[in-house]
Amino acid sequence: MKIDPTSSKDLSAQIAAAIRDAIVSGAMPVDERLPSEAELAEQFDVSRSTVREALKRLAAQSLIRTQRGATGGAFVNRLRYADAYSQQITTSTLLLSMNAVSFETACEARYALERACAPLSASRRTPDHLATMRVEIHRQGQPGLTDEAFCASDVAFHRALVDGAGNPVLSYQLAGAVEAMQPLMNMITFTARSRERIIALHGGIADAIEAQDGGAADAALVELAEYTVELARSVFEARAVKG
Amino acid sequence: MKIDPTSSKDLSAQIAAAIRDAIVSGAMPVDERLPSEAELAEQFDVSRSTVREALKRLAAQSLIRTQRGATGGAFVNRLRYADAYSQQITTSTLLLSMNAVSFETACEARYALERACAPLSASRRTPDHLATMRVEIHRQGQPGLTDEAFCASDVAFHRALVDGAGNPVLSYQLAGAVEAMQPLMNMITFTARSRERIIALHGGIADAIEAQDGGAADAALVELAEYTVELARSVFEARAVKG
DNA sequence: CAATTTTCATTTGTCAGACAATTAAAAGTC
DNA sequence: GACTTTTAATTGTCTGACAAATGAAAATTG
Repeated sequence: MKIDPTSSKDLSAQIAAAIRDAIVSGAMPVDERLPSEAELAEQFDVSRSTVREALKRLAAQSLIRTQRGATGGAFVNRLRYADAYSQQITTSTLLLSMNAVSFETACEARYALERACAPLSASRRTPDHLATMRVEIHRQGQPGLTDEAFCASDVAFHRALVDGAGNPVLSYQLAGAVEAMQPLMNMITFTARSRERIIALHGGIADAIEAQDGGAADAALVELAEYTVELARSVFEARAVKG
Repeated sequence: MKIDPTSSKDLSAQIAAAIRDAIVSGAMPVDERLPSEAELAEQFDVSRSTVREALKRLAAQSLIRTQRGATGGAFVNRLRYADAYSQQITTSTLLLSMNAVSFETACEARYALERACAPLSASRRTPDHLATMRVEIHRQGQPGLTDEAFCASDVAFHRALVDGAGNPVLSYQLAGAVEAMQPLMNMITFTARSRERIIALHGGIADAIEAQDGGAADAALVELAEYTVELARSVFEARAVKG
């Protein structure tokens, strides 16, 4: 691991990159202990503060974890799906909000990805997934539910649909797409009528998944996607007239 | 922004979380300048080193950028797709390698997601996308190509297919899935015969996309997915016998 | 006055050294 | 042997200092 003194980047960024490469390439296996901060400082010929800043960068990406004490230190962290989820959601949320992605674009991406899961979910879903979907549908029908709670339940419903595919890689990829949409969905006011329609479509999806009919699930998802876009358009138009 | 002194987490982690929340919630708009390190240290009642460690964490997630000099400081960074891509690829690669995801699972996820893009790509692809696909197919047919170069070209081909959908959110989501597969694909030895078959299937996909026939593209992708899994199985079996 | 150069203040980047907090192993004690 | 104390190693935090970069203000020059 060497450092280029003529590079324009910070020393701590270079050191972080060097260690990151070692981890990503597999040269440092999971749970391997890194040299202590003092040793790293000596190896890279920098101060301990600089090493610490580099390590904090890696910790922010869940690449390492640190532990105090005699046998402590920095260890290569096994990246868990839960860690990856939360990073994915943060990143997706910022991408959507900072780059002014249109509701249509985000919606299209989300439903395209969900449709990819639907046939797999139809053939593999467990009773647990079905139960979750039914519970969320029931929750969505309860009166007095806020728009935010309705959207949160919607996310939970779709998570169950995606998880039903039994492919953790798909679940991970979809988590960002579905959850990052929630702030956008929260901007929509759901009337009693539109909720009724959405709940009916959810019911159709659940039925299709239960019947292990991938085609029907896909068709219901297409209908839901179209209705969501239509709903968003009418809500935004109404707002434009008012404002 | 306040800090809980009884929390188990590091001060720098708490400070990073507080600033991160402010950014993600939209309270701090893009390009807004954060207080200087000295001011932040005073506000949070910690030392400058601790503040710096917090800022490096945020920098690692591309949430802020820093600049030296009189008018310098830390600024809220507009998260660009390119930044998100690279993070996504790092994360996906580690997830696959560290959690021992099977080739079948990763492959299934990848092709399921790509199939979601195919119909959109068929209807929206530009001549540029088609040209890239053709160029990569030609490259794949050249003799003397290493397995790594063949896989890299394969990634480029599929990137063009995905980008053809004209949906940056989809491209972002897929980047991780496709590129993270490359190390797994690199483990496969491609014989002249299997390359020929893959190139033919790529040609079929390109033809379908050019003809704007989403159904044909989907069918070709399914065939490619099946062939890839089959190929991997035979390669791994041969290796098991040898070793 | 206009253009250029110099100075200066601000801010991040890096370093050195110190001490506190934590933790497990080693040593000591009953 | 079981329990307690000590100790060494390691990360977490603080302080103070200086270097490097950089734009703004001031001084200089034509």
